[in-house]
Amino acid sequence: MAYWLFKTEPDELSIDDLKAEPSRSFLWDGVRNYQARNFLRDQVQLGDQVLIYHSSCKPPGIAGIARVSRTAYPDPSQFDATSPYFDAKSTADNPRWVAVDVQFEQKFDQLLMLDMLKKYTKLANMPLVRKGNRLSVMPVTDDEWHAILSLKALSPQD
DNA sequence: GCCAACGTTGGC
DNA sequence: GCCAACGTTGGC
Repeated sequence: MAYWLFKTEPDELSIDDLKAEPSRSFLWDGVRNYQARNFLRDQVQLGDQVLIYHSSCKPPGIAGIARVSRTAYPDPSQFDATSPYFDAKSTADNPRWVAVDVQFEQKFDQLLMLDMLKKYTKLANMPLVRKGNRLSVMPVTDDEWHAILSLKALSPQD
């Protein structure tokens, strides 16, 4: 079992969307970066836990946890000419991009904000906190995972 | 809205 | 196979 962090723009899919339908498997599509694709295709396993990171919003941060409910399969959006994720160079015989499914597990009481995560030395090696990094699917080490969960416990409740 | 950083593309 | 140009990401 492994740990991951997936980025999402909450306008498109947020932790609240997952929470609203906790028994539903949500298609995690639109990954169009080869390094991220390779993680999805080759390493993400059923039952893996995923930190759900909200990006391009204010403030950005980790909003909760999901679980992988289906491993990699061809991302349908690559074949959909009306989708922003359409890829004319991808074929059904040899699909270029993959998706997985995720299911809600937990919403954090408080968003773990990026500016706080950046101050935490145990997380300094995460691509997430490194300037200019755009990786949208990244592995999370056991140490990082536990550090993040301990931050969650420390964050003020309301 | 700006723009730095990065990944991808394509000419050569 | 290099690398300049371009498009995108994503924090600010």
